[in-house]
Amino acid sequence: MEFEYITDLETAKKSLQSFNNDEYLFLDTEVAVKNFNNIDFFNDKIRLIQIGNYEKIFVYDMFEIPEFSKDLKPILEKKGIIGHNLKFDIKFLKTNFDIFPKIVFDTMIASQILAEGQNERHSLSAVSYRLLDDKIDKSQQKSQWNMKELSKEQIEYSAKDVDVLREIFQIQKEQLNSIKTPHKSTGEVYQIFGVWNPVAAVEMAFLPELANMELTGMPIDEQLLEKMLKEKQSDYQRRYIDFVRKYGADPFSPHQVTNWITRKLGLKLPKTQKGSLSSQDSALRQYIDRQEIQELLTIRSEKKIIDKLKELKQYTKNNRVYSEFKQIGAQTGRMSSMRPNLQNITRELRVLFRGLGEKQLIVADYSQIELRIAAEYTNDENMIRAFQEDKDLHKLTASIITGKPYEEVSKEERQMAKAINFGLIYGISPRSLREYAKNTYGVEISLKDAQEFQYRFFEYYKGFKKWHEEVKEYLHNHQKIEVQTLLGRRVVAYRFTDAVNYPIQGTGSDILKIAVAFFGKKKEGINANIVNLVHDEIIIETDKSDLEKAKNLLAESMKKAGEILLKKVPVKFDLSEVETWADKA
DNA sequence: TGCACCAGCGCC
DNA sequence: AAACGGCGCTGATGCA
Repeated sequence: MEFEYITDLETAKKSLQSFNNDEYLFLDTEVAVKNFNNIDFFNDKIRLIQIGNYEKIFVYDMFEIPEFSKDLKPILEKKGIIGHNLKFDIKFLKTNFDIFPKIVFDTMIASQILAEGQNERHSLSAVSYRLLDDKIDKSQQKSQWNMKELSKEQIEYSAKDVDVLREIFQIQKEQLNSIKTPHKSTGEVYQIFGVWNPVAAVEMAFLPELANMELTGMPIDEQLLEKMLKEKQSDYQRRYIDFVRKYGADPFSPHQVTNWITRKLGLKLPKTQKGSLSSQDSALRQYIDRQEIQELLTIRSEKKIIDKLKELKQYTKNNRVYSEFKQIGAQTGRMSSMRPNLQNITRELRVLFRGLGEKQLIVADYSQIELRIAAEYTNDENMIRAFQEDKDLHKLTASIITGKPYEEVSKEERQMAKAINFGLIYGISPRSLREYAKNTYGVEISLKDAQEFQYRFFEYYKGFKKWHEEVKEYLHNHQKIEVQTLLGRRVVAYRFTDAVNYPIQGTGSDILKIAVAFFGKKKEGINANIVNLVHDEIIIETDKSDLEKAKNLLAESMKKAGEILLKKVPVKFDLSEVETWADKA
């Protein structure tokens, strides 16, 4: 491996000539991180930027030549950039040097796409070992990158990371291009990198937007956060102490709660969760109104709120909370959010999130997206038509199941049908359906009734019947099945419920990512940023002066994204400007 | 003491 | 809307 370590500006500038004819470059950075448990994207400093093509690798020491960033900026923003976990590098390039690459190919994301939902590690060392059988030494990764003189090992290590990218990329490109997909992408990722896999195209276009979102942070009312925390905490502590004193049991110890209930009520419970304690079905039913049980549940939910407030506070600075998103967090392609998790904020706590100063929040979410996807996916005539006619699908299903005219469906029957419509996506069994109806609505139906409902459902929604039968059959013969989203994301499933769930949930995430990518590409000149994403929901913060523009662009993005994958079923979403996240219609 | 697991519960 | 599907966080529990 050949590389050159550069510490003076003149050599650095000259080195760039080597890249004149390249469409894309390989890149990595080394950052002097103060505390690896708490990486600070705003204050930690980039030490090295390593850039290479297929012939050369240059290692630039940015402590020695910070002004070189001016020369790098136009190149890194114009050419394609290939790297591993680029969200990390992009964030630091932006905060350190105001450099923001937008045309990217991330070998970590590519590895995740190629893994098809299987559990594999995707660190650079894991990927290079898997693809190249090359064991790279990561011992320098967390070394001191702020020393005046870097060691030979450190510099060699930094160049090696770029070196392996070249081979990894070539292999991944070939693998991605050999996957059969519903259509081929012809966008930037194809033009620059030669990769036409549409999933890769979407993920790579989405990536910079996600980096931007993390850097922007979700606006939060810090004062209100403090106030709520104080109030809840004093209330909770009083309640908790009272409870333990009165009943001699810690409400959070399953063991103690079980003993306590046995002592008190004379019955044994397998679990002490809310569902068991307040189940309409269990023997406990006669006790659910008992003060003790209510107190226990209240204490638990108060604790939950306090935990969440603390979690938010820990990551809040200057009225912004900074979360970390895993771009492919679930096998289905959904994202996950952590430190803090911004995807499980309760209704009650959403009042905390508001546009700051001259900013305004916009909240938009797709309506019934998974049902619509399922209709399109199975090509079910009746369900597609119902959506085209903008019918109330739950009411329709209720009328099919009961045999009643559409107009005469009762509220309770509609509720029941909701459970069925929803459950069918996940391959619900008559047994579970019965259980669910009982627990959720207190509707007692026999197993026979449940079977009858399912039968009628599948007789009417024939596309679903066919789909389920085919998947069952295949799974029975092969033990596993490779399913695909409407974009072409592939996931391997071993269970029937997974096989019918993954492509639907996965297509949902495809649509959201396309919408975000589209928004990102078109938002130039509009002062608006995405600040949170919750599976089928997009939250934007915009300058009030750009409110209309931002709203229109977001609506256009969501509509287009939906229409790319849903050809027969219309896409619907709600979109509104709000004071706080809680104000959503 | 630290790690791995699970129970419980919030969101879609 | 809701969970049989998908996540993450806290704290108890169990083991070394």
